[in-house]
Formats: sequence, C-alpha cells, structure tokens
Amino acid sequence: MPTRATAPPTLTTRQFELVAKALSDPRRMALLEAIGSAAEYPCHRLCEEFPVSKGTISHHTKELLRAGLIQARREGQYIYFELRRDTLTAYTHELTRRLGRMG
Amino acid sequence: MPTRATAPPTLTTRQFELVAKALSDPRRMALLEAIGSAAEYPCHRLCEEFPVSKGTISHHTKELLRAGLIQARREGQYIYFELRRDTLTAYTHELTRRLGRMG
DNA sequence: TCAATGATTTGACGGTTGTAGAACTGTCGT
DNA sequence: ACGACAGTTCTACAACCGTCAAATCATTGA
Repeated sequence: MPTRATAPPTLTTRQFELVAKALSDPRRMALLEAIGSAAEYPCHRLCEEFPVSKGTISHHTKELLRAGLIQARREGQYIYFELRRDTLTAYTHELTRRLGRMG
Repeated sequence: MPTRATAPPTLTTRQFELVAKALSDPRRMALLEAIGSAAEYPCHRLCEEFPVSKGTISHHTKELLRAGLIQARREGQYIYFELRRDTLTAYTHELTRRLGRMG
C-alpha cells in the first residue's frame, strides 16, 4: 500500500503535544482562524491585519508549521499559508480517544 | 426556561482559552487522562501515581477546575475528581466551528 | 546594480509557568 | 487533645514564551 498523500489518521505523541501547544495561545489561534477563512492566505496580509510585528507573525506561523496545522507555499517573494484540517481532525480524534467516549 | 444543570453547548471566549491552555501541558493532560479513566478519581491517587509534589498536583487540578474540564467532590478528608466530557465536546465543537467544516 | 518589499533570524526584555519545598488548614481515629 | 493524613497556599526559582526592534536573507522591478 502506498504512503498516503494527505495526512495520518492519528498523531504521534510529539505532534499531539505540538498541536495542543500551538492552539493554546489566543493570538496564534486567531492567526490560524484567519488562515482557515480562505483557501489560501498570504503571509503579508497577516502582517497587515494583526497588530503585531513581522517577527512575531513569523514566529507564530513557524510554530503552526511545526505542529502541522498549516502548510506553506512559496510563490516568488510571497508565501501563502493553508490550514491543514486533516491535522485538526486527527487532533480532536486523538483527544476524544484519550479521554474515553464523549457525548 | 430553567437554567441547564449540565453544561453549555458552547464556550465563552474566556473558557475556550482556559481549556486550550489547560490541555497544552503534557503533565496536565496526563492527569486529565487518569481522571477520565474512571468514573471518579481520588486526588491522593494522583499524588501517588505521578512523580510530582502535592503542591504541583494541586496547582494543576486547580487549572483544570478553572477550565471546567473536571469537577471536584469532597468526601470527608478526600477529594474526588470527575472528568467533564461535556466541556470537552464543547471545546472540540468550538474548535471545528472556528476553523470551518472539517473532514 | 541598486532600491524596495516580503519574510526569517537574532538578541533582549518582561511576564508567565511548572516545579519543589515549607508552612498552613482541615479531617479523621484513637 | 493529639498525631497522622489529605489538600491548599506561599515563596522562590529556573525555564519558557510572546513580543519588539534591528539585522539579515530573498526576490522582484527599475
């Protein structure tokens, strides 16, 4: 069976922790929401629309990348982010798996 | 209409942040899993089974209580914790609601 | 080649956090 | 009343985190 192109249905312990950590900061969560609001979201628009410095934006997006919550596509001098919903579902599934059946 | 005894189907912004923060620490997550592994879990068993001090256990359970992820019942000198799965479902639902439809 | 724009990296700073240990409160048996 | 046990609170500390500013890298256009 070939390796799946999309996403693993389950997360490693390490990645589970990274996702939880990434979601724990309100600002980072807001950035993630913005990115998820469109099919693709240009990085410089995040810089325009959030009252934080470029460096901070870069820091947060790096964390989101590490967690696998977004992916980046470079096009010339621009970078476009895309929300990875598969990682999110994997996270919520792992959460419910660890904490028994939920309502 | 009377106030519901169980849990709100949706979380306030504040509570959403508290839950995300509470879930972001691996140790606290492990404590939550232990509590969720039974209908009720006595506090002193957490102290026995985790290699951290009493003070640290108390600190973490306090955070879990603040987030509404557990509830406590006192019985004499003992305290029993119970996982609140309703808060967890509310959290995952809010997460998916904020990030658009997911797989 | 040079200037301008987009993005990353580095260094520093203040606030937060996980942790231990000691002191304290509360409850049970004897 | 007293000692043992369960839990909380306080203090202190090292590590981490979000943030900015400045420097640096990368890419495009003139």
